[in-house]
Amino acid sequence: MNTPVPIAGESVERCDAARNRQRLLDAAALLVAERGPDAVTMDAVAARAGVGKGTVFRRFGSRAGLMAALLDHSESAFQYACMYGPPPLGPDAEPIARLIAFGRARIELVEVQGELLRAAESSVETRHGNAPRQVSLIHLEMLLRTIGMGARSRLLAHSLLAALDPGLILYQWHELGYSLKELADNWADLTHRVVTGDSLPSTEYST
Amino acid sequence: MNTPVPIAGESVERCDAARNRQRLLDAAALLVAERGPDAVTMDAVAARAGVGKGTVFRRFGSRAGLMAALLDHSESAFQYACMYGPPPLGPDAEPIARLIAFGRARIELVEVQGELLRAAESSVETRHGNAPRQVSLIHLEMLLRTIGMGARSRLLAHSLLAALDPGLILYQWHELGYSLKELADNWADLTHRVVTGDSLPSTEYST
DNA sequence: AGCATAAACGGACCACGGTCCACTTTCTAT
DNA sequence: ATAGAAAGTGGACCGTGGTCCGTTTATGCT
Repeated sequence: MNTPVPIAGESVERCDAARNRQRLLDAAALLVAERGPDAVTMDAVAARAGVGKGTVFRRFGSRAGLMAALLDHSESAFQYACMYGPPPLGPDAEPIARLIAFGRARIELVEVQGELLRAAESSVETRHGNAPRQVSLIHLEMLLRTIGMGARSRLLAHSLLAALDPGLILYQWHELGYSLKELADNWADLTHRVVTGDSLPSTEYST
Repeated sequence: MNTPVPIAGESVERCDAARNRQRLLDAAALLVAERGPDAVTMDAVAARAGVGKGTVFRRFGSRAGLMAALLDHSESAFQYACMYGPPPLGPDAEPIARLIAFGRARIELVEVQGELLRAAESSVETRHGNAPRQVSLIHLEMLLRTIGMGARSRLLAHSLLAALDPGLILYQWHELGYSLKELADNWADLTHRVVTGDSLPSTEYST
């Protein structure tokens, strides 16, 4: 992501633009570090980076986009771990174990970056359509399909992923007092039940 | 809800306050009807009702609170249907059928009031803690417990309820093009799998 | 009726996300 | 080197949710 490599017919990002992007990311990261994600207002980031507010929006589109950019590294690393990393997350493990490890890893991610993850999904447009979420969705679907969930895999993936929503995890953790271990165990239980449960004959219970 | 019955030691709402609350609700409902939920800004509602903006906040606390108030009738009716209504939603049906009917009914509610439901849950504070959601959660938990999910019922209820999130349903329906029937069938499949699946031995797959 | 008091009111005010557009800087072709 | 085009910039501006506080009004008591 953000690679300034010139693709055929596609011009490279102007160098002042690239410099400002980096300044903005640094400023934002600094603000997160010293005053928490809530302090990352677009004005503050712009001021801190010494650029105009318009530039922040030109580069990142929205506050959610800026947050997503801050998470880019960790999301890429996560994706890599899912695709090429060691078991139980990576491909050298049984699908069910990978499924459970996936949720566990997402929950652990919330532990350190929860507020950022929530902020990145805060706007209505980026809520469900953002890139990392798509990746997670496809990954989940693939695992479910491998396990034998068939055509229902995609919607099942949506439903399961909803249980890993950073906002929900944070709520369960901070407001309700569940430990992250309990939540991870609940994920394991949920997915295990789903995966080992019978498929529903399509006529039963239909309206 | 909103009953002006004087409880011992607790004074009744002042009559001008009650009148203004009604005016505001009427104005908001009117705006929703003629220009959609997005047109329900706090200023617009205040102007339409002929009161000051501060009054809107005093009565409903926030935009989400106002939206929740607009949904009060339908949420109460839904709750009543779950507790005392006819099968398959009400108590005269098997728990599994009730569970499936519950989700189906929530999804159908999204069909007509989706944007309002989403707006009522839009703010971070009201996202998970609002009253109707609590009711749904308790109801789900009760059903799961009846079915024999034991101690895990509460967290399982949280996870299942996440799959019925109005924002998610709207996204799947409008952006991804799924029909509400497909979504309802997916719910039925999901819950059926969860309920008939094996419980996970607590040591397996743990970190 | 008159009064004291607490509740309710209203609209000025603030912070923030987001838009816009006149101006500046970089790039590229000559 | 230079000029024109394209990309980038900055900050004034806007709409919105939410707060605050001086003023008004309903209500219960005498």
